[in-house]
Amino acid sequence: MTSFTEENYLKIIYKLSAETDSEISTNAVAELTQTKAASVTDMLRKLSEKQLVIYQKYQGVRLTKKGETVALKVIRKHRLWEVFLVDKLGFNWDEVHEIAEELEHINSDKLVQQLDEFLGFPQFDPHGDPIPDKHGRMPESAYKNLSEILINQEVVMMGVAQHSTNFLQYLAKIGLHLGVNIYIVEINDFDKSLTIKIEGSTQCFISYEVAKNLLVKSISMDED
Amino acid sequence: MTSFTEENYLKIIYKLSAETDSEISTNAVAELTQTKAASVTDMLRKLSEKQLVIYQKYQGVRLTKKGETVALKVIRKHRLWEVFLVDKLGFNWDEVHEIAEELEHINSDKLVQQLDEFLGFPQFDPHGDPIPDKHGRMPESAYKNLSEILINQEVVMMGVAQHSTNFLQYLAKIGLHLGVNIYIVEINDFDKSLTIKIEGSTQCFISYEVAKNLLVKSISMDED
DNA sequence: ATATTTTTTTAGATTTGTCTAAAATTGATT
DNA sequence: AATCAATTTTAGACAAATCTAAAAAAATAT
Repeated sequence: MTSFTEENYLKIIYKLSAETDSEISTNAVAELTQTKAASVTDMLRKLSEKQLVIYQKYQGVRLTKKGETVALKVIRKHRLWEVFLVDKLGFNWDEVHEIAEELEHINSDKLVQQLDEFLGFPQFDPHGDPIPDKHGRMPESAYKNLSEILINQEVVMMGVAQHSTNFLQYLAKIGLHLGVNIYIVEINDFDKSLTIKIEGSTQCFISYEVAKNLLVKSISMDED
Repeated sequence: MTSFTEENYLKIIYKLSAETDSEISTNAVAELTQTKAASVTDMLRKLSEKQLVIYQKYQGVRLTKKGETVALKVIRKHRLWEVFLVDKLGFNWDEVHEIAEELEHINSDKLVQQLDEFLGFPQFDPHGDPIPDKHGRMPESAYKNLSEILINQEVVMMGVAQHSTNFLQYLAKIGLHLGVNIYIVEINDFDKSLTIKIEGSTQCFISYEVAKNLLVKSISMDED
């Protein structure tokens, strides 16, 4: 059995692994778990004994198959609960992360199964993140970062790569909601910042930092 | 803030208080928390420092107003989640207790509020227990124990006073479901055991122990 | 009213997950 | 290659919640 805390470590290591190909550093984990490096070292040793991660001191860490399975289950639960909160209980997408952080640790295979069915087997959570199926398989997400899109090419806003309440509320303020059509009016060569046009709203200016965190799909491949 | 564990103690003290008028003993709490008396003593001291209970050593314990409020919130959440699991996710009433024991500790006023609304502000959980409203008020439950009912008086099965999976599965086996009509055919003076007739089924024999844990209402006050 | 039994509390230890401060290792710089 | 800086680990401590065994108090019985 894996504890609440162990599950959080595994989830965080999984997320960090998705970004880099090499081992994850102790400090990187410490930052996301909001703990100190010394605590992480202790936990990594423990997870290693349980065969959930490959860890050698000073060499960083990566998940074993077994650890990845646990992480994917937690992520699956997190994202399903987010769908529940938004679709069924009427929460805004920027309010659900913290609650889902608690719900994701409830243990019952039947609960997850029934919830999935109740929600209509959703493939993506309210932020556009893919939901692993019960075998841990992720649906193909054909989304791109807005920062990779050409000028004047119309795209649909499909998700975000960052979930902080701050960021999501900023998007709401400038009128960037899921499903809205947008296109790039101008790219500033100097700092890669963008002027974009949001359908049914005025133009607005966003930094490269923000653009990198926006997931969109082209209008052409609209059916899904 | 109250921890998961503290909330469990408060909930259990609340339930024991509903049955007796006097102070609750350390041993009684230990039995329901599945811990040893020594652990209970420690926790009672801690809860007392937090002003959640009145406790003097060797004198037993009772909840303060503040402690009662916390307990009622936990019970409210537990029962609302049980309704969700049965009504929305299709669980049987004998499968939901353990899952609700975990869900009841999720902390978010908005979550509880929205869940309540989503479920249509239910007054009773799937076992027939009353659900406290958001101010901690219990709906009037006009149910009686089957053990108080007269021979031949037709009543409707409305709930149970005990939730162990064992007990609920036993009821299912003998055909005692929520909402079914029953009446007492015969009372055995010797041990107060009963022969009852279940509508659409054969007669069956139940012990006084079982009868005490069955909640029923008279047919006459049938509307609501 | 004294002795015995039961209940409750204390004392000291354990587990989980965390911390700080110091030591060890790695890696970067000259 | 030697030094310095950054990262990581060790050592020892702490808080929460639990335990066992022994002591203290209360309840019961003789």
